[in-house]
Amino acid sequence: MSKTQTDDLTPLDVPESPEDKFREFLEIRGEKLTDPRRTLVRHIYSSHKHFDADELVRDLHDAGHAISRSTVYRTLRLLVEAGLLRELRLTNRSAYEHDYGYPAHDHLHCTVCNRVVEFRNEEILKLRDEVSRAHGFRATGHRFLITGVCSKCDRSHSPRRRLDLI
Amino acid sequence: MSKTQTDDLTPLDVPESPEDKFREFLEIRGEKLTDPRRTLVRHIYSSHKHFDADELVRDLHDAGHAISRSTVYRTLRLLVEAGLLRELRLTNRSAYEHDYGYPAHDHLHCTVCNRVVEFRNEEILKLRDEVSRAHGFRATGHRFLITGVCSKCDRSHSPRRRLDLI
DNA sequence: ATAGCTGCAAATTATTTGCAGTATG
DNA sequence: CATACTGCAAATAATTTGCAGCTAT
Repeated sequence: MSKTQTDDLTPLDVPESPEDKFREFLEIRGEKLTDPRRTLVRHIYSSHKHFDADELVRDLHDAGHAISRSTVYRTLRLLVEAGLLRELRLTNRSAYEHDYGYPAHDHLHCTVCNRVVEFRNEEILKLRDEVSRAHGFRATGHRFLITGVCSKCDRSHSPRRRLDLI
Repeated sequence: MSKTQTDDLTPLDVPESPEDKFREFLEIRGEKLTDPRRTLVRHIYSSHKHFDADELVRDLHDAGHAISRSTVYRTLRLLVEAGLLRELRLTNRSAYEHDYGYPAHDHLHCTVCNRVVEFRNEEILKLRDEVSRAHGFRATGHRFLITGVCSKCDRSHSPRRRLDLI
């Protein structure tokens, strides 16, 4: 494995809580940190995982927080603008993940079990900047998604065939 | 510019026409190459550009081909499965581009003018394989999207500010 | 002949919006 | 206390599906 394969995905130490960072963002725009918004940021940052709008609504509901679907959608958009969340478009529904307080990384997507694995590789940034420079672009971000089959699915694929025939 | 910045996006010489390749794919699955499907492949391969379902329906209509929206959607899905088209998810509607007969490449997306530029860089494949190996994945594909601002938009941005204030 | 295909209209899925009442800075 | 926010229901946008008749192998 080369030295560029770092893969350290420990959450970063950040000076402000996500909630504070969101409040600051809203203040600048003359907008308000309301109860539903506070509940949302806290809930989203209470665990580290990928989620979509629907899962979020369900999760909140199960946790006893009745926040309307519209507010969830509206707040997700704000959180992306605020730099707290990153939006992924793996399927036709948008998925989200923490962007603030978490190191830059990219994804491997197993198309069999649908699992998403994060990885970190410094080389990609260099490549991104090299390509951007060559095309007169000022890069502001990137998305690198590798699709394939994870070892588990690769191993269980042929054996599973037998069951599929039942 | 490094030697990995090749950027040769000349269409490839391919042994079979897209139509033949599609027919072969359909035959294997016991499906049929009908008039609407033939019209679609030919139309799609008559120019090289990115397009979405809606644009395609409009283009076809303008060219005098009345193919229903459902058939367009159904056929696009088949063409992706057949390896003729690649699906891109830059926005909430899927965009498509030629995959067969065209060299592997990735994209730069200017978020100001929404232009998409293709580029080729050999290094990415190496990176993709290195990362996949390190995670026990068997890579079957990837998507590398650089978002940023193109030189044209970058130049015209500050001057334009004055007009925005009116 | 016999699957499979088509267009149409209706259904589904994901997301957005208008509005009347409520809460924040 | 002005302005922004919320939930609801209705609207929109993108895509999918059921079905009755049509068509390629």
